Amino acid sequence: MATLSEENYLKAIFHLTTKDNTLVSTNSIAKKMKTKASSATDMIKKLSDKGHVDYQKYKGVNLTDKGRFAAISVIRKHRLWEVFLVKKLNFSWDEVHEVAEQLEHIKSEKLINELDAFLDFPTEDPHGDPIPNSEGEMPNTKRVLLSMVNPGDNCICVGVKDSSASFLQYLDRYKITLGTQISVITKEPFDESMLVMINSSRKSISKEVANNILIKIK
Amino acid sequence: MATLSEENYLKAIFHLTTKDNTLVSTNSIAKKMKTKASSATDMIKKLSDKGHVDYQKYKGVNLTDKGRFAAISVIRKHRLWEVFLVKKLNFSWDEVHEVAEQLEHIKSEKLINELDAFLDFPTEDPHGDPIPNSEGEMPNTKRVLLSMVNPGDNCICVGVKDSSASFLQYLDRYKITLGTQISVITKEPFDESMLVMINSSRKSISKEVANNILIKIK
DNA sequence: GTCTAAATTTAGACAAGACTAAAAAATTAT
DNA sequence: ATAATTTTTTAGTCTTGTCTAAATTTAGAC
Repeated sequence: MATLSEENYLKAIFHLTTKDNTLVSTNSIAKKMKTKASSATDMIKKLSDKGHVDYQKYKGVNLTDKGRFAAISVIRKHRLWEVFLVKKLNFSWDEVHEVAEQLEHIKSEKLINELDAFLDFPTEDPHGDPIPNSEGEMPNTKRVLLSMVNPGDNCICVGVKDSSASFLQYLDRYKITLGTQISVITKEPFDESMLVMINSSRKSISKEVANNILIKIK
Repeated sequence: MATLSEENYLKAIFHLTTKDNTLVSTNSIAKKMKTKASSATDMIKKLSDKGHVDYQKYKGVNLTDKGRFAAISVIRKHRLWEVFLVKKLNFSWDEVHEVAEQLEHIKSEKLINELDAFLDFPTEDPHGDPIPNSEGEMPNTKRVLLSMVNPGDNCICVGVKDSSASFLQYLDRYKITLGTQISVITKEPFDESMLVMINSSRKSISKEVANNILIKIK
């Protein structure tokens, strides 16, 4: 079981980890934790001893599967508590962080899973960040361009890349707005145009248009 | 601001304080905290330095107003969280304690007052213990005999002392049951009988009857 | 390739909170 | 009233997590 301080370091290392999996430096950890490099080194050793990180002296660390899961558990708790504070206790989005920083360390499997159910299994926190499920899996809430989507996928419009008047007017005519559901039926290989379902009517969308609509895959 | 450990000691001292305000001994504190007397002495000194307790060497401690308020705040938080866990998150009464022990240390005025409102300002926790309000006042939820009550007080029937068939039938006829509101109008000095208001009708009750009805003063 | 600067680690110290063992005070028994 | 026992305190040590200062390694400049 990780201590409060260990949990905070694990979270910091998780947030500093890039997709290309390069090692996280001692200095960057110290900066994020608002502490000194020597303190970070001390903690890194403890985390390494406990099998939470792989550590190469003078090089940096990477989370192990165990460490990553521990970090994600803390993040899951943090984000679920944020939803609770905003949805049930009238906190505004900018007031929640400090309190969630405390609540995220409460240790009880039952508590967090019941809270999850009580909140109807939310997939994002009030800031729009994804909430991992109890298995440690992040829901797919990456914002991508509609043109990247495969036939069969069900999406929600969450923004636009081009915000020119002419494009926004086009979207208006097609009744596409924030939150509109878009299902991709087929993709034409020749011109990369798409046949999509919007508000239960079939529409064709050009490559150029699909390239400027930001969506989230459900 | 008290540390987590200090808060736990303050709570322990509060629970060990008797109504006659005798000093609380170092040993009793150590026992309650499941620690050694020397550790208790160390902490008592810290609490004394911070003005949470009045300390007389070799004699014991008493909470100051400041210390008592701090202790009651922790107890308030503990009990409100217990209500939350049972009422909203499907915990059973015997599962709540351990988690509430953690939650009681979360620091946020807004959090606890919003939680209080969210739960509709409960006056007791799932074990029947009273929940202090945000001013640190315990609601009067002592179960007392109706005969102890003064004219003008508003009570709720919460039980009986004598549960013989004849008494229960009497209560039935008078439409007094668990939850019935009873306001005491006057008390006859001669025979200690009472004039009371039950279900908006005035009734007279003998000393013997008043001596067997358990009530809670509102 | 060496030299300097930056990053990292080591060594030693400190505060909080706990412990053990020993000393001092208070209480009980004779 | 003094001895024995219990309670409380003190002194010194340990662990966790932090720090400063010094030593070491790595990386960048020439």
